[in-house]
Amino acid sequence: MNRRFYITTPIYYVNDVPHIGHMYTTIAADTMARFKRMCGYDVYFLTGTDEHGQKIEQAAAEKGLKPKELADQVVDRYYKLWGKLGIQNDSFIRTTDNRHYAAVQNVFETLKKQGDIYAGEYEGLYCTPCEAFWTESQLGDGQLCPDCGRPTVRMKEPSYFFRMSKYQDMLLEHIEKNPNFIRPESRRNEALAFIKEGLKDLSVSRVNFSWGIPVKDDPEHIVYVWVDALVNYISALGYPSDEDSLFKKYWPANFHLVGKDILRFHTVYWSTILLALGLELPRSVFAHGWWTVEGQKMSKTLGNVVDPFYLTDKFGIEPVRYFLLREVTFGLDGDFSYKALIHRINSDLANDFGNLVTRSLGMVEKYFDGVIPAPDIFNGDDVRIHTLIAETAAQYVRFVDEMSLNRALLAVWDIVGALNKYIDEMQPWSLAKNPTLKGRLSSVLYTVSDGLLSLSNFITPFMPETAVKLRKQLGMDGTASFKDEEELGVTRVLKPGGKLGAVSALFPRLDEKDIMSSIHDSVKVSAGSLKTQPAAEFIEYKDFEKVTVIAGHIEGAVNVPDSEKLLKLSVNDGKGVRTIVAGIAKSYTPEELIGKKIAVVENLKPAKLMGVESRGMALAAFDGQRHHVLFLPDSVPAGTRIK
RNA sequence: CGCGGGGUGGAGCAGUGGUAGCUCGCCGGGCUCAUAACCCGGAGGUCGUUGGUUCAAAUCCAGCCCCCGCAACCA
Repeated sequence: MNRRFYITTPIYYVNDVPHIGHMYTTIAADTMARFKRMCGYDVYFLTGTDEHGQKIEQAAAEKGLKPKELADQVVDRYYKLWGKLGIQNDSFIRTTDNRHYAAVQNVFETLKKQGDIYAGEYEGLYCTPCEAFWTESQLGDGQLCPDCGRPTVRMKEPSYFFRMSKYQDMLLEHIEKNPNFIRPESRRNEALAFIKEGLKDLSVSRVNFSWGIPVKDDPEHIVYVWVDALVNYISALGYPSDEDSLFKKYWPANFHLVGKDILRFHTVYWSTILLALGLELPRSVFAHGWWTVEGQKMSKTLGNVVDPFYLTDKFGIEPVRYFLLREVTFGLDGDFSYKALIHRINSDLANDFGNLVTRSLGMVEKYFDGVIPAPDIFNGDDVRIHTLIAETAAQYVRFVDEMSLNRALLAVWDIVGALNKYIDEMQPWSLAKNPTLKGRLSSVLYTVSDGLLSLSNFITPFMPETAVKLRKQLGMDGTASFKDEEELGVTRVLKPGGKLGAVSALFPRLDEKDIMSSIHDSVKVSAGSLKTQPAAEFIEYKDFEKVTVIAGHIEGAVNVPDSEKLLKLSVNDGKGVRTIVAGIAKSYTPEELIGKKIAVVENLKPAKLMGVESRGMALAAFDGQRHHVLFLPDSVPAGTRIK
């Protein structure tokens, strides 16, 4: 059996401070890495940052910084966060590292020399924010970027191309033959569909910006950011240099953990590059889902981006780790809410698990002076527990191995439930009343204590600190480790005669009301502290005066044909009737608007929406869910200035 | 035919062909070791809909309806 294990997170783009999504991926990878280490594997866990590209160049320029200075600032946030969360990555790669820089140039040269990269001219539709080119067929009539929906521009420029098309069939064959290569299965189908549409050669250099890695003998050309970024998975291991012992040891990666948005880059671009280099493909690319927050999509503009620092300060690192991995089926989207978090903590951690520990060890304290009793004969009830733990261990291993982390935790909590029930049924407090039953009491409390040891083993990858705390309470030092997965399921390893450590609650219960109100009072969410939004500045009255807001009378309203959100309003502004298009069709029907008086910006530059010219703007408050139009009293004459 | 996700007890969800399950909530009971905790029982579901495949469908196939996100379309 191959006892080495290489797992990666994506390298995070430094145009963004870390949020719950980054934290999630990294915690999942960390958990997997810890699991493998615990089971005796030689593990290499890599994370890092992606620091090149036009977006960074622009963002830095706006802040008056050099790109590297901006990157340094943001990277520092990542260092701090992973440090705080106790992420045990073996290496942190930055695309601005020398080792990476050289590797990318090298890979590019190699592919160029063997004819897989050739010089050409690119003409196509380019989305600047996404840094992606699209073919005509991928874009609709509006020629908007399919990913972000923003307009693309037609660009023609010299460019190097990678012969991706050449590797299409090889890649298809690989995916067909290796069902685990892309997971979950729905993502695999998605990738297959994309490849079957036909792969085109990929433009892999840009000449329109300079913040990146230049092609060695043609430095006008900057290596395409995705090629740059993906190479991190091997450059971090020393490929292709003389110091490539790590590469020899750990490649191919067992897991590339990625978000569902970057699936294609990993399964198609990266795979074909590896094929061209003659390297093995990663064993598995696993795409996980996205988090919504309180039912809504996370977005900077909504301001609901959950700050990992705040979250873990408030709730503790391990409860948050538990929540993220337990709450949703790994691979699917999930919703983050404070209520759900508090519920998980109270119900799973405090009530079921924490309380199990205190009640069990409390009885060992009380009835055996805190010394683990030597068991007498085990009866059927005891054996059922031992068997359950052994069987659950096997399931648990299988689930973690396939990244079904929530199911692994579910399986562990089966044991928690079984132990709570076992205690109820065995009634050790009754046994304790009768001295002749001391042997039976010993067997029961031994079985429970030994079960707690198993639980502490199982939660080690998920909640390492808690696992150690529990071991200490059981009178054991250090952290759990095994020679292999099988050993994890062995029960009755707890040594009788051992003295318990100090017993204390692992997870205090939270008062939902208190917590919720403190959250609402303080920064419930934070968009990070990059200070991307300038502090509210005052404007001069004369600036405000430039905007004429007037009362308008809605004389007619109809839906704009083929549109979902737009209403075409005929508004009397006192001088005549103008057409105003408003994106409020989801909140109002035309009927309920006709005859109403509303506030209108009179002097906004006209614009065309869905082919309809809109002159002015209807004012409305948007709360994230629906629009609330500013209705005015009927008594206000149309055309009245509002100040 | 724009892309994607979804429709399963009151709420939130799991469940890839074989007796519909979990958590929360609700009702009743038990226990008194424990963090107002834990254990048991109960009520509550035509698994969106129609048709098909099958001995057998929440699950596979086809059609339809509805909801959500994104974009087209936030002026």
